[in-house]
Amino acid sequence: MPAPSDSYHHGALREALIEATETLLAERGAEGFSLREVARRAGVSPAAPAHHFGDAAGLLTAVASLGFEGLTQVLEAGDARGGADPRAALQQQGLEYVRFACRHPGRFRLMFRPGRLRDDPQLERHGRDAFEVLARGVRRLWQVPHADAMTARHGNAVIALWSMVHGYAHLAIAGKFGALEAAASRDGFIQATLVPGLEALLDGLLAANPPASLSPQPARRRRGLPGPGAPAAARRR
Amino acid sequence: MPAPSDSYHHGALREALIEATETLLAERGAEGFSLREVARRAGVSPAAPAHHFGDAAGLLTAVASLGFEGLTQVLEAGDARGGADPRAALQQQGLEYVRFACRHPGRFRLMFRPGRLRDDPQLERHGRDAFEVLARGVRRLWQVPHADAMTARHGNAVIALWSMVHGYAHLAIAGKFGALEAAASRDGFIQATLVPGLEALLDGLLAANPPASLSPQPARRRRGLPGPGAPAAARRR
DNA sequence: TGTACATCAGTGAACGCGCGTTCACTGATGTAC
DNA sequence: TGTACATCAGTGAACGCGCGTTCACTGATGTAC
Repeated sequence: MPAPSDSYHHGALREALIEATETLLAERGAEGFSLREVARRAGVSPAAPAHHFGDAAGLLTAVASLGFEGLTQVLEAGDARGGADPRAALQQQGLEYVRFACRHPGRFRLMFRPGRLRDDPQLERHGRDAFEVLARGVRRLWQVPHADAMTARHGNAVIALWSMVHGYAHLAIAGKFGALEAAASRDGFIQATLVPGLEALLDGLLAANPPASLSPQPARRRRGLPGPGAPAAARRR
Repeated sequence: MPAPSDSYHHGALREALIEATETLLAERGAEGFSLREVARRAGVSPAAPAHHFGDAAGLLTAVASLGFEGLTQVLEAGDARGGADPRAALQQQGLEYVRFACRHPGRFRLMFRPGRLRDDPQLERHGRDAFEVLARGVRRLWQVPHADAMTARHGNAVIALWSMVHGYAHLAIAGKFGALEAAASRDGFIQATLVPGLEALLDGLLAANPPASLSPQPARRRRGLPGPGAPAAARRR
C-alpha cells in the first residue's frame, strides 16, 4: 500500500475520506455532514471526493454499507460468544447491536435513514446480511432448518427481537435514558436494563411457541399449562 | 379568531407555520426542512417566522412539543380503550405509538433527534408527559401505587416495552418491513406483527415478576415452576 | 362617535455563508517498447 | 536502462443556489380619551 505522503497523490484517499466521514458523523450526525467538510478534514480539495464516490450520496452510501458490514461482524461475534446455547447467542447479539449503535450513533442513524443514501445493491446486500445473522439465531432457537421453513410466528419473533434492540439503541443514542450518561459503567447500565427485557421476551416467545425438544407434553400445553420444562422459569437465573 | 384573509395581517400565521412545517416534515423529513420553504408555503415573507418563533430551531421545537402532546393524547386514548385490563391497555398504547409514528414519520423522527431542537422546558415536559402514560400503564399492571414505589424491575419493564414499540416504529418508517408497504391493510399488518411480540414480552415480564394478585403460590414459583395462574399460558387467547 | 397614537404583524431587500458540482488543468505513476 | 506516452489522482478557481438572519420599513389593529 502506498504511504499517504505529502505528495500530490494522497495514496489512500478513499479510505481517508471514509474515515473522515465516520468522524464527522460521530461529531455532528448525518445532519451536519458535508462533502466539503470531509474533504477539508482529509486535507484535500473539495473536488477530490467526486473522483472516488461520484457525489455526496455515493460517499454516504459507501459508509453505510461498511457500517452494515461492521454490524454483521459484531453480531456474528456476539452469536459465537453465546456458544451452543441459542438463547445466550441471541442475547449477545442484542447487546452487540446496541453497543454498535452507541459506539457509532451517526453511522447507525445513517444506516437506517434512506434519505441521503443512494439505491445500491451492495448496501442492500450488506443490510440483508446483518439481518440474516439475527434470523439465523432465531431459527437456531426454534430448530428451523432453513429460511423457507419459517412460519409467521418465527417471523414475528424476529421482528420483536429486532424491534426491541433497535428501539433500545435509538432511545439510548437519543439520550432518553438519563441514567445511561450518569452511569459509572455505560456497558453495565446497558446490560442491566436491556438483558432483562430480552430474557422476558425470549421467555414469552418460547412459552407461546415451544420448540419441539422443549415441549414433551403437548397435551398439557394445550390446556394452557406450561410443562415443567417451560422456559420462563427454568431458564431464569 | 380572526379569519385568515388576504389582508396584510395573516391572522393565524403561527398555526399556519406549524401546519406547513408538519407537511414539510412529512414530505422531506427533518433533513429537508427549511425556514424559507415553510414561509413560502404559508405564503409569507421569509422574515415572518422569526416574529413568532425567533428562529428555525424555535419553530421545530414548537412542532416537536406539539408532537409530544399529540402522542400523549393517542397513548391515553389507547390506554382507555384497553378498559379495566391493564395488559390490553398497554397493548393498545403500543399500537397507538406505532400508528403515530407511521402517520407522522418526519415529526416522530424530529421528536427523538435533539440535534435541531432547542432546549426547552415545555418540550421536556411534554416529552415526560408522554412517557408517563406508559409508566402509569406499567404501574397499573403491577399494581404499583406511585412512581416512587417502582423497583428496577418495573423500570426495566418500561424500558423493554418502550424499546419494542419505538424500535418497531423506527423500522417501519425506515421501510425495513417490506411486507408493510405491500400489505392490503397496513394497520392489519402492524397488528399482526406487533401484537404477538407485545404479548410475548408481557407474558415473560409477568412470569419473571408476577404481581401479588397473580402469584398465590410463591413456593412453587421459587422452585422454578409457574403456578396454574402463570400468565404466559393463562392469558394467551 | 371620532381621533390620536401605541402596538402589533408582516414586508422585501439585502447581507454573507457554505454548499455541491463543474471544469480545464497538472503533477505523479506505471507501462510498452 | 531509458524514453515516450497513456492513465490516473488530485487541483483550485468558478458557477449558481438556497439558506438563516438582519434591518428599516409599513400596513393594520386596538385602545384611551
